Amino acid sequence: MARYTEKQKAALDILMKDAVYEHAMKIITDEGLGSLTMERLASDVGVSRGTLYNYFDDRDAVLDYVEERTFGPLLAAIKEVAASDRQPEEKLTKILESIFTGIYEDRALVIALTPNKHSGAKRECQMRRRTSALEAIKVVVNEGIAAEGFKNLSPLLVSELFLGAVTAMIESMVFNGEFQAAEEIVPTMMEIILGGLRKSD
Amino acid sequence: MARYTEKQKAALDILMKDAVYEHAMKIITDEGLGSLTMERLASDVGVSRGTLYNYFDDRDAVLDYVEERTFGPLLAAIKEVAASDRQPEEKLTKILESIFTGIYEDRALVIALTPNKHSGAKRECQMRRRTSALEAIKVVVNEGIAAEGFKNLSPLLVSELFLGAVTAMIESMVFNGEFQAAEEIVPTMMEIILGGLRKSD
Amino acid sequence: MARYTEKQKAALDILMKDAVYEHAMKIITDEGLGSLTMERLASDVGVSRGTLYNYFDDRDAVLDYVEERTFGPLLAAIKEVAASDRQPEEKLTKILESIFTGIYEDRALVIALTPNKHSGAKRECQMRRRTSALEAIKVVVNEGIAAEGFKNLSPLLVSELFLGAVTAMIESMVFNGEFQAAEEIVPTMMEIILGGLRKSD
Amino acid sequence: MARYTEKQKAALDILMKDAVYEHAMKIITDEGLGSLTMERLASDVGVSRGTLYNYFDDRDAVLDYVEERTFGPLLAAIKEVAASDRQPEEKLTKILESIFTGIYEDRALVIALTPNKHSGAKRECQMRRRTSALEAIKVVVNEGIAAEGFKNLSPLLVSELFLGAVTAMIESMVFNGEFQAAEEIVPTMMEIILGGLRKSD
DNA sequence: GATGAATGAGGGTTCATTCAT
DNA sequence: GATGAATGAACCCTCATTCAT
Repeated sequence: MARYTEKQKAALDILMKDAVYEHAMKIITDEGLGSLTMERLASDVGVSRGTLYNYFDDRDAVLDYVEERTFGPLLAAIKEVAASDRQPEEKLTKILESIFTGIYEDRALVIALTPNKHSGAKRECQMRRRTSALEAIKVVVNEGIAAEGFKNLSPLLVSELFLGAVTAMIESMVFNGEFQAAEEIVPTMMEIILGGLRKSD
Repeated sequence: MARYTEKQKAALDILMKDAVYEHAMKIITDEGLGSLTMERLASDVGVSRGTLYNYFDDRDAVLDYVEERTFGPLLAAIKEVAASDRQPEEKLTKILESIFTGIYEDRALVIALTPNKHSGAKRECQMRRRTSALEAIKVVVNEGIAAEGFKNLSPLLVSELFLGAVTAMIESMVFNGEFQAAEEIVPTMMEIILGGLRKSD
Repeated sequence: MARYTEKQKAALDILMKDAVYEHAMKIITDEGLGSLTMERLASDVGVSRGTLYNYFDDRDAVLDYVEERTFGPLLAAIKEVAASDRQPEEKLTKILESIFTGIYEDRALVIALTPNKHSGAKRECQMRRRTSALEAIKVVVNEGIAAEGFKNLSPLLVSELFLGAVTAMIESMVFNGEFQAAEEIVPTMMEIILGGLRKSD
Repeated sequence: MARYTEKQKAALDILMKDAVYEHAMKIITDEGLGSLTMERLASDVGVSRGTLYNYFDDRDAVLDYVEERTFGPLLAAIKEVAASDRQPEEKLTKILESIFTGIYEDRALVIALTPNKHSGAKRECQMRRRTSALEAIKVVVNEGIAAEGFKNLSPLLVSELFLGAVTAMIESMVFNGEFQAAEEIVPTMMEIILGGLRKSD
């Protein structure tokens, strides 16, 4: 005679994880990773520290969860677009749209897309994800170069520039708290980057 | 016992700050901000913890100093280029070169250029600096648009994109530990960004 | 809904305590007292933590129970032997056999026989039990001295030595995981202790 | 210009370690290892928790220190006696005297001689020391058997019995707080153990 | 009666900062 | 001015215990 049925338990788990996700994100984007202490998070969520440990093994598990939940879907979307049979230019545009759409649904992408925040194992994991996204983009850039539509520049550098610009703009948006201008961002970025990437002759 | 004269004291101050700067930078770029403890820094510099506090109010003051010393000259260089009577395109190229030259002379620029590392007052200060650089770049972009050489895009967005791309590439370099490819970076970035920015007709 | 009858409740109580005893002992002898957490015990027994608290007031009550259940029969056996009409030498031998037989049936005796593991009230209680066993042994030693079969040494010291040697050998066995050599232990101990205790005339 | 000279610093270090040793011992013997928390120890010594960490790397280092300081000299004494050119019987007596003399100078021997108190690495280390003492004793017993003065019993068992009896008596003394009877203990133990060990014919 | 989610006291540890010498 | 011993707040984590369902 469990207090909760399996279904209720699952619901509870989801509720907690949603709350943790939401508040962890808020803390991270508002004040930085350093402010995400278990005490602070528990307090913000409205439970005790101990309760947090009933849902997450340790602090790293919280970070993993936030990262996974943020970056997973986005990475999938990027890979899907990259694997589709669109034109390279269109792919890049779609990828950009995926990212910014993701951002609007969930600011936490910022963390996932921004390197250099963790250390040790965490960092490696994060880098692997970023690298994974980078790879997908590089493939598209390579396609564009092969199809002779793009200039013959280093695909790695171009991809870094692309992803880096995206990351920076997001961070800037988060910092300035101005998420309104986003519809403008995608076309602007594409205008510049595609414009600069396209063979001019 | 003979006290130090004012002149000697000033010299001492400079000596200490140079040493702190150098070692703090080494620690930060080698192992990350988290490894910059006062004990570690004092030990690396070769003084005691207490002595550090005779030159810096607290740990934040050390960070401020490192940041200031790194970012100040770069910001000056950017502003100087922006105020010169070159063409907008050339100005952007020069700015980019200044930044990457700065990076080579001093990897700690990474800290200065990378937002989101601190919290509270620190962060605001850091943002102010970034904003300052952004302004200088925006002015140049505006010039380019006014001169009808650049496309009529949001100068703010373009500047963010520019600075963001730079920041990201630097972070990437730091992560990968590959500082060699840098001569390739400036032309690639300029090719893309100027190419995309330039009016095509 | 039908409640349990008194009889059923009592049966349930026995069932639970048997299970707790068994699993607590296994945990303690396998991994040490430190591994006996309420969660671990509940999980091993197959109930929830809360249920444990329906049968035992607190963790200490569990330890008390295990100790009582282990030490009780042994103490009874010792006292029975001591009160029997055997010769002192034979009594000591029988007592030793009782102890080692008990150990084989139930390694948890180790806990009961080993002092110094707890603190506060627990400890006092444990000591009382040890003292009780000591008393029984001392009586036998006194008999032996009175019957002029044993040397005229301090009965208390002799008893301590006897019980202490037993305890130590058991601990050693537990540590080394070698329970095989036990058939050898009783004769060896008796050879030495009785040999040394016996008047040499 | 250090605040303290090297000599003063060393003195300070000794002072602290003495105090830690003393209070740690008191806590352990009075209330058990479980009560030896860093907070408790610091508080008893009269410093802050942080200060403790200036002298000991971690809690284990405190335990190591206490153990080493206690067991080291004793082990040396035992080995020295074992290696001397006395008769086996005399050696055992001397060893016993060393142990009890040590106990009087320092109750902490109790910890060192009592197995089963720690877990993990600590435990292994402790066991190694106990084993080392055991070895020394076993050698003496073997000598006695070879010289045909001792009965042909298992030297290991005899040594365990010897050391175990010692340990138990010490613990008993600590428990009962009766350290007075000790002059009586050595002869009594030797009477019994040597008496039982000696070939009777 | 059973459950297990929630709790919170407490343990080990780190490190910025102070201050007597 | 320099020193570094002392401090204590803050962190992560464990686990005995409670209580609403």
